[in-house]
Amino acid sequence: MMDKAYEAKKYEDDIYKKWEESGVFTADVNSDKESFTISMPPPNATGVLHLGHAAFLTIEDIMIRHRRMKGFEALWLPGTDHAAIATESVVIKNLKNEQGIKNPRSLGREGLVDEIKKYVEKSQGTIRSQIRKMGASCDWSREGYTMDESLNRCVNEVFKKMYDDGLIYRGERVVNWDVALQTTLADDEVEYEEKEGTLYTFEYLSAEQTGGDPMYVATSRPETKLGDTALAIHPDDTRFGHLVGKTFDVEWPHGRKIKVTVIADREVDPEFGTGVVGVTPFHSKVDYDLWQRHKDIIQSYPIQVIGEDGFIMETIDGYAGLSVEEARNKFIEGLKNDGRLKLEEKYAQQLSISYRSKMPVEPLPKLQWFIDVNKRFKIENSKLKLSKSEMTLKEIMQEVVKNHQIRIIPERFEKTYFHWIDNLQDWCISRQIWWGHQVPVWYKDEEVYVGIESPKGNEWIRDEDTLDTWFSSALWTWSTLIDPKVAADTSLSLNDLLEKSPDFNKFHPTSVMETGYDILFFWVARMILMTTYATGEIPFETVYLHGLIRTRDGSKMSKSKPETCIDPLDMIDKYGTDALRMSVVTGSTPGNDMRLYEEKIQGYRNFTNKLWNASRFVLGILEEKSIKDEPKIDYEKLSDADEWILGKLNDTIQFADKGLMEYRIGEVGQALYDFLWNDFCDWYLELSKGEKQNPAVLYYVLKNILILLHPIIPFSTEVIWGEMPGQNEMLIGQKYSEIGGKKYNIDSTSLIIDVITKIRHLRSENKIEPIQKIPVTIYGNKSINILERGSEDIIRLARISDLTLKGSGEKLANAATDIVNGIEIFVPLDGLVDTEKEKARLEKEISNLSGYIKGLEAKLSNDNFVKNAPKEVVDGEKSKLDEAKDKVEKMTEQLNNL
RNA sequence: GGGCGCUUAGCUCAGUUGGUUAGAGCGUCUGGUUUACACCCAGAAGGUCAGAGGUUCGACUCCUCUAGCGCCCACCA
Repeated sequence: MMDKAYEAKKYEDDIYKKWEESGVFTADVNSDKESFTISMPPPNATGVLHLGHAAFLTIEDIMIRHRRMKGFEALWLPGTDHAAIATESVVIKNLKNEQGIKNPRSLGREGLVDEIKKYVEKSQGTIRSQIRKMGASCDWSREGYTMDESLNRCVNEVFKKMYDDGLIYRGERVVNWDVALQTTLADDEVEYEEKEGTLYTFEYLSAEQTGGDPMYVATSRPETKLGDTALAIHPDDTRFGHLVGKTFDVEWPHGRKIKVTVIADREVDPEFGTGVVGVTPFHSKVDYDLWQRHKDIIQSYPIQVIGEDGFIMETIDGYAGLSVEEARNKFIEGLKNDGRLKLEEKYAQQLSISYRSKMPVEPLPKLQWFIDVNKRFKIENSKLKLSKSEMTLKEIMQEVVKNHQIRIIPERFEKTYFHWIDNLQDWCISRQIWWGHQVPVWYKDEEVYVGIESPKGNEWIRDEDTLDTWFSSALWTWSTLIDPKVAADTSLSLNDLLEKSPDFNKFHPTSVMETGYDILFFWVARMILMTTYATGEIPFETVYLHGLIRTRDGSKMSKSKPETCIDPLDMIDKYGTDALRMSVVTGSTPGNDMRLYEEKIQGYRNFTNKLWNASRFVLGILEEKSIKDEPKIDYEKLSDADEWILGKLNDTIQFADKGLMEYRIGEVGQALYDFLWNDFCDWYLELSKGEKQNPAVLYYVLKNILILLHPIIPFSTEVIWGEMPGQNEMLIGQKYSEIGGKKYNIDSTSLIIDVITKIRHLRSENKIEPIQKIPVTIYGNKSINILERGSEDIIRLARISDLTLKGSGEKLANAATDIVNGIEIFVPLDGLVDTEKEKARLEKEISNLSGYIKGLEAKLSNDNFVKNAPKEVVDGEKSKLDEAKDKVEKMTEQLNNL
């Protein structure tokens, strides 16, 4: 027997276990069904489940369950990401704080990596169980991890292939250096924070040197001027144009001497500052480029001023060993004393911050590995539709989206994507940390070897660096489909790996990449870049970007604010997984952030309870009728109400299925909510309490409701399914609902519903106690037959003592009245009805309608409207007008009667 | 500096390709133990769809501009 209320906790874990053990999650590579694949965005191997995970797990699970039920071979491949920098820095912090190891690097490379592995294993376990808690129907037999052996193989293969194609190169460039974490970062791993800084303007070259006005330079980072090699002006600069090509000696305070050459370059904005830029090639990418362009005339070779530790280099006279701030102050003080400082002004400065450490990023010159995104290469064995046989990585990335081989939802993010690619520069892929895929490169003196296995001979020394974590994540959709046994065979080429992996051939390209818009660049773009190159296939057909979940007041969820931050596990404990799932998808749209708070989840808990009780009611009836198996509907004997609910069900099925195919999950959730609560419970079940109960229809509609809701709220629907007589297989494996071919009449019951609602309204307006039954007179006019068939329902649901039902008749005096669809309703209430109030009500209604009629008449008398609007719209307006006129007429009569 | 999004009932949000007298949930108000459900039922109040123009027979929906809020990108030193 079912409990009075649905208690999620009692069932969820068991249900999940049953699903998992049944093997439905496991995709069959030999199936001839069309495949539908989602690669789960691998959560970092560090964290615990937060709402963002809850949301993406729900959305993807809905997609997967829907397709699985529609007969696709659905594969949802789960996994975790080693999250290189994030994980390493967490473990280092833990070792320091918890184990008191001052310098964790002293454990050595292997020692530290072992510590990290231990940590990862533990937290992977946590993540796995939390993914299960969410009900995610993913294929655990194929679980991946970005540090798996076979993934490592793929990483190395791709690295080698790119190296051989000249797309990966090693070079000295100004890179983003995270001083706190002691590693380089990619351009998009740098965040900008606006901070009030000071813009210092000072004399760079004296009047004596220029032979005219002194040359001033404005900068927010004066300390870097210690490493300047040039002074750049705009080519049209008339003040200093004559100095271009000349080299000057400059002595800074405290003895540091430099040589600077004056150059002219269009990049210089003559409007900003003094119109003169001090060029510091080793501490700014722009300056580096300026140097490169004018290398031939610039006399001094650049020098590094700031070291990797964030302190001034020993080679800088007068400032050696100072922190950046100290050096700046010392420099400025010196300028002041020398009378060279002209101006100090506050201005808003964009400070570079590491997205990982949140600490400053210093641009520094370093020898690093890069992916060249602008180099043309020959495209071979590609299944992509590309316009040319030689392209750059950038161009491929643009083209596959432009020609919609990859579709992005919502579409507007295409623009963002293109804009990002337009600005994309070579990707720095090497990192100075130990946790990750080590660069597959060995050195022997001047020789460089790139390969899958280390070269013979112990003089070869392996590159110490590891690869950017996104390098391996970028291969996620396909590297996880490579057969580990095949990957272990080092004699095979990358193409062989792909060809000999059945999973890859069956399930790639994946169907949908569902992820947050915040990692469109980090991950989605990189997957497109790397996968199109490595496999000749797109990684996915559709990108579905969800928004971020925010607190009630719109700020980011953060554990530091526990009063507004929602812990999904708490919510599951309190309201059940289904309630949580529904709350993160219903009424939301892709790409837009949504606010979530406890009452919302509570509301959906109420919904699951509503479903539970409606089911309990239906199942009770089935039991009463001793129904042991799925009953057949007798289509010859359907009541108006049966037709109505079956018609509504068809509409709902159509809407839900189409909606899910088009990934409009939020709307589908809403539609199902409405159908269950408003149509099924409020009307059909209430109507079923009358004479014309139809157990077969009740069964059928409930069955379909369970199927339709299952992708969204899998647990409660599965539990209820288990109570359905005649259903021996689990709901998860059922066929998704399809509409029957029959056309149903929904108008009759719609009319009955309108009449009942109107009577209830009249009752309420006149303050008639719900318990009191009242006499009612109805003139059905053309709808009299329908009303006669539904009279029993009207009597019961409108609580009528005595119903007088006629085709037409005299208007009743002293009665409250309303008109719907030409049906006249009278509630005669001797002494009870307030005549004056009723008069006022009618007058108001009539005046409302008159305005409405005026509008309609104006519309219909407009020739242009009648000529141009489609016929059904015109006809619709006409019948609206007729009805409104009829209603006014009848109401006016009634008013006169009062 | 460029780009994008949002602005719809007190709050949180839906609104498919332009055709409703603009919807939902929560909250509010009035009443309620009626063959499941008080995690419930019945009814109600509440909106010049941010503002101004334009296109159209017709605009919440398309275009232009404006304002407020938010986000992303960018080498103005």
